[in-house]
Parts: sequence; structure tokens; C-alpha cells
Amino acid sequence: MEPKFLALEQEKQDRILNAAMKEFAQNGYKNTSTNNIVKQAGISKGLLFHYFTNKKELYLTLYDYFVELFLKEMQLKVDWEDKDIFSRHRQIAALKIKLFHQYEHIFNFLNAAMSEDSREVKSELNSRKEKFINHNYREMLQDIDRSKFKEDLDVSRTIEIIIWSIEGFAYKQQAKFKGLSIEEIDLKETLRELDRYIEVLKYSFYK
Amino acid sequence: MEPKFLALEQEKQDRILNAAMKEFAQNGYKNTSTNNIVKQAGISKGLLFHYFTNKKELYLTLYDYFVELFLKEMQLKVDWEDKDIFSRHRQIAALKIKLFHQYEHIFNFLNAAMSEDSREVKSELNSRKEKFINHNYREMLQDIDRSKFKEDLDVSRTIEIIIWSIEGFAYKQQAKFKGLSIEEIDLKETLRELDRYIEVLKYSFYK
DNA sequence: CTCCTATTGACCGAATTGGTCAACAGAAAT
DNA sequence: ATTTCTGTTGACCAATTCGGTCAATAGGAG
Repeated sequence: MEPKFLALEQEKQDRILNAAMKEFAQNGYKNTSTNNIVKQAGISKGLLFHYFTNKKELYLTLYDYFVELFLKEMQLKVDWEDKDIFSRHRQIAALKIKLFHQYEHIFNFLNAAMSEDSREVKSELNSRKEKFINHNYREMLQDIDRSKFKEDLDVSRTIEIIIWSIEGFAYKQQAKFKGLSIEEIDLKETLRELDRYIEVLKYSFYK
Repeated sequence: MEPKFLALEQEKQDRILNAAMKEFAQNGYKNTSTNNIVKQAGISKGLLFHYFTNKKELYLTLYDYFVELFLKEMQLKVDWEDKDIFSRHRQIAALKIKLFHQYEHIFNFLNAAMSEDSREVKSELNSRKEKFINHNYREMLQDIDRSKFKEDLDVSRTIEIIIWSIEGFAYKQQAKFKGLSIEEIDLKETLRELDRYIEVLKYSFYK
């Protein structure tokens, strides 16, 4: 991140980061207008280009910063010794909720970046994606204790089903949050609601 | 649909419809360029505006036509007497696969339309969406035999989990299809693969 | 009063947009 | 052979929007 930008007060930094992420997530790289970003962030056009040399650098800086933030949190806050799939995904969900609280659009932004293919950023982004996948993100999700599942269950497909269920739940929650301000969202209750679905899954899939 | 357009040979019609749906699905209403549509469809700019009076009419005509097509097929091809949730969703999946075969982008287009909010089409689209929801699409998915589930299961949440699983499966399949031409896709095999997941779900959730 | 740094927003050339229309191709009719 | 007609083309247009610049300003520090 640019040193000039880092010298800003945290609140103003976050306002700019959130505005940029929101626009990029909603419209993709090409169709995001820097005019909308500065309007959203409440700063002038000139200032944005004072901090970031151009639109492309802004986008890639954003991507690098939030991938690293996410992976660092994952490494730090999740107990990787615990191989129970539900316990692990519950921890990841809790972490995502916490990050969502500070950066509302972080996961929409990162997801959108995963399928971004504008000419201008495609090559730079692809090499970064490889790095991200290899980091050990894949194994993070796959190093699971399979002995807890019922004997005659197709465990691989069952694990897929569990992940799809949690994703579906996350998607449903986000739709529910739409339009609400961050303060109106009851994060503890969201986690409690997730536990109700986990209970169904555990009861059905575990011995 | 415009009579002039309907007089065209089916193949050319479909080429134009598919091209328009693809672009609208990928970029949304506002950021879809009619230039790209005609390029994709292999026709001239003038011809597109010979068939459709303007971009907005093209978009709404497309939406109306494919919503109706989908609902008509649903009404016709699904056995609504069968209240088994797996059997019902399997029938719907089979129908979607068939439609996908002719109009590759139909569901991406319809899904994108669901969250479309460009000024130019917002009001017209919103009234159409209400109509669609009310038609009886909701009850189509909810009139399910709940007596087959295991006694102490939270049936409502279980049903949500089943739907999320099928959606997750569909999403995974579509990612796998990406880049392949229609002819290369083995539709029977896709359905067989779905059955393997249904088997896991049925075994776990049914008595 | 003078620096100095942070910030502004009017402005620019370039690109792109939805939509038009005079012209054309070529089959059918005269 | 000539006219008519229908389907089709793509160069063209005014309008808008874009990323990026830069001279001008504000306002605190010295």
C-alpha cells in the first residue's frame, strides 16, 4: 500500500477502501468509474490519484491487501488442529463475520475478483490467484476428519453438500442484511442461526 | 415478440437471442453494448434495430419471452402430483438441462435480471418480477410431502439445505461446462451425477 | 505574512454509447 | 432488361462518460 495513503487516519482509509471495493464488486473492473468511487468515499477525484497512481494500481493494491488480510486472519484465528468439519467452518464463519463488520464488501470484492477478466488486469490477477490457491487455502478446507461420518456415507460428496449448505446459508444471510446498516446486524444471532443448520447436518451425517 | 423477428428462421432467431442473453447476463443492462450483441450474433447493427425498436424493448422482450417459456415448461413437464422433494427437484433439473441445451444463457440471464437495477428498466422489471413470483412459482417449490423426513429433524431447515445442495451442484456443473461447446456436454451423465448427491441426501434425511 | 502540505474540481482528449439512414444486394415481378 | 421490393449493411452522429491532470485553494505551522 502506498505510504502516502497509509499516513491517513484509519477512518478515512477505510472509507476509501470500502467505497472502492463496493464499486469494483458491483460493476467489475472495467465498468467501475473512479468518479463513483470518489463520490462514494466523499473525497475529490484529485485526491484518489494522489494516493494511487492509476485505476489499475488501485484495484491490484486492493486485491493484494485484502487477500493477505483474509489469509493472515485465517492462519491466526482458526485452530487448525481441530479437524472437525463443522467446528472448522464455524470458526471460519465467525472470522468472516468479523471481517464483514469492518469491510462490508470484502468477500463480494474477492469473489468478483475471482471471475474478473478485464483485459487490463487479467494477467496480473491470474498470477495472484495461483498464489492464493497454492498458499494452502485448498488444504485448509480439505484436511478434515472423515472418521466421524456414518459408515456407508459417500464422504466426499457429503463434504461438498456441507460446504454448499454453509455457502447457501451465507448467501441467505447476506440477502437479509441488504440495506441494513452494519450496526443493525446481530452477529451473535447470525452465528446462533448457523448453529441450527449445523445441528441438522451433524445429526444426519455423523455417527 | 416482434412479428418481423418471428418471421426469421429459427436458427437466426436463436443466435440473436443467445447473443443478447449472454451479453446482458454478463454485463447487466446498462453496461451491455448493442455493438457487442450484433458482433456476437453475426448481424449488422441496423438489423437489430430493425427487429427491436430500442435496447430497452429488446431487454424486456427477452425477459418476458424466457420467463414465459420457463414457466410454461414447468407447468407442462413436471408432475405436480408427485410431492416428493427429490423427485420434484430432479424433474426441474432435467427440464433446466433441456432448456440450457437450447439457450445456454437463459438462467444466467434470468438470475441477473432478478438483481438488475438500472434506472432505465427498474420499474418495468419490478412489476414483472412480482408477477413471476406470484404466478405460483413459490408454491411450486413448497408443496412438499414432509412426512417422509426422519422424525426428529427440523424439516424446514432440512428443505433449505436440500435446495442449497442442488443449487451448489448446479453451480459446480456450470463451472465444469464453462468453455465446452454444447455438444461436448453429456446431459445424461449430469443427471446421473445429480442422482448420486440425491442418494446421500435421501439416505441421511428420509426415514 | 510566508511556507507548506493536503485537497479540490474544472477541464481535457479519447473512447464508447444507442440509434439513424442512405445505400446496396439480389430475388421476384413486370 | 428493367423496375420493384425486402432484407441487410456499416459509416456516421450527437451525447455521454471515461481516466487522469493540474492550477488553484484552504488552512495550520512557523
